[in-house]
Amino acid sequence: MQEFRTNNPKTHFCLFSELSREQIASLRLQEVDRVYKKGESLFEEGGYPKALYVVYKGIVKIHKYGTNGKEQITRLASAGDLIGYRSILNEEQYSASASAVEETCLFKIPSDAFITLIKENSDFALKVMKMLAEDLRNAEKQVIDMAQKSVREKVAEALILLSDKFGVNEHTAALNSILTRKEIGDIAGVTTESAIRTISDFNKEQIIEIEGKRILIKDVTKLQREIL
Amino acid sequence: MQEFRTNNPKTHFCLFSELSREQIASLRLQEVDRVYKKGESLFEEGGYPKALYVVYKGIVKIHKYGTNGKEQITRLASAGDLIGYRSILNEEQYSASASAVEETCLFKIPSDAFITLIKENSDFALKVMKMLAEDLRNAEKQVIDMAQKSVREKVAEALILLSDKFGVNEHTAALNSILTRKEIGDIAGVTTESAIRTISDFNKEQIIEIEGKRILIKDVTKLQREIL
DNA sequence: CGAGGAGTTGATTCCAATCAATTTCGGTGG
DNA sequence: CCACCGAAATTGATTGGAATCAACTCCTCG
Repeated sequence: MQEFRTNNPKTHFCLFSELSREQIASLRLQEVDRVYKKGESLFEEGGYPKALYVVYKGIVKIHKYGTNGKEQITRLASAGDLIGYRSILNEEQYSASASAVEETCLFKIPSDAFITLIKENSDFALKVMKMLAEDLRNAEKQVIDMAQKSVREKVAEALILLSDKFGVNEHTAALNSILTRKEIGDIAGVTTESAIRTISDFNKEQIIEIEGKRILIKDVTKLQREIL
Repeated sequence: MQEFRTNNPKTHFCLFSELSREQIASLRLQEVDRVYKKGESLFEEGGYPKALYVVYKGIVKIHKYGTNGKEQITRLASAGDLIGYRSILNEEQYSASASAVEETCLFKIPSDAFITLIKENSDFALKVMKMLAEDLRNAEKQVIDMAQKSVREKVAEALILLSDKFGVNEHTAALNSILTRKEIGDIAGVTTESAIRTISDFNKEQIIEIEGKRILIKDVTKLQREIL
């Protein structure tokens, strides 16, 4: 199951790592026979979930539109991350949309297989709960960030998230993922213009370095200081 | 288990409703032998959880302080609601504080009994997951509200939450709970002054009526229209 | 090589936080 | 029972930060 390991260096948490061969077989994992290209949608808010997905290559953004039409990214999923399990669990429509930020490949798990495994394997169930609890903790942190932090702090937070989640290339210090400025703004919860201005400020202050649309993080500590 | 029923008219979701007598016994439920008075703290962010709680009387706010010291209420718990289960699940420190908004009584469940029941009863486990999934959905909605909505919309949202969660007195149309203006602001994610001004606007516009610190919701539909 | 999307920059507006002052309310002790 | 005190509520004035609007450049890709 090497391909399921998350590439997030901070949390070596893998939902499937302790499953037996039979249990994995019972999940009826199926490689999705198509590659999602940058910008393609996996599912849309309001749709009905039929299965859940495990990312094994690429990056997926989970996003939602506010009433004014502005987009907010609530979560980024990369290799090893599960998508759409929330809606499976409470048997409701998707409460957010998912689309590929870069070329993405997925496995599919039929919902009934997932539910069955939860019922039969309590350790697995506990792991899913931990995952939910962790997501919840993050979401609640995000609520406070959105409510209280300045644009500068929110953008710093977004950049730190990106470097935590996707790491930086060890040679160039560049973020291993390329998101547009709009997408960075959508994570931070600020307008594209504000994101751009703040990124440009960080550049002037030598905290980061801009190389085209790529962002090199020169000094993570300085960024950390920004968010207190 | 009548006392565990949630008083939220919209979600008759009771975690314990389908447990057998033995299963309930296995939870080693214990009535907390003291009454928490208004303002008293149940636990503090950063503390280590030893048990989880079920509210059976009163209201508890789950809140967190931002770096600037401003408070944000992330959740309100009333009769039938579970508190502190998240931290039990991922075995970490409390990520928020909890305190009584009004006189509150609780049952206590030892964490090991809770975990054991989850492991042994997959239906119960699924219910806990649904609860988590629901909390997560709410939290993510809140993220977008905080990021994108105006003060007016956020306060309207907070008032609707209060009327959904605690209902209104059928005779007086007053909210069945009394929170301070500061607390309403802390739910909405705005300053106390902004909350007061907006509440006063709603009053002038006949959407609500103010009777001392009590708020009478004259027209929920109008409030709903505010949040689109 | 053209077109459109992404990025950038500047000017303006305005919403809501902040600061400050005053009033009202609720509880408590004399 | 009432006076008093501190907390909560209210109102006004000011400020500042970030959204909005607008114009322009620069890629990149077909």
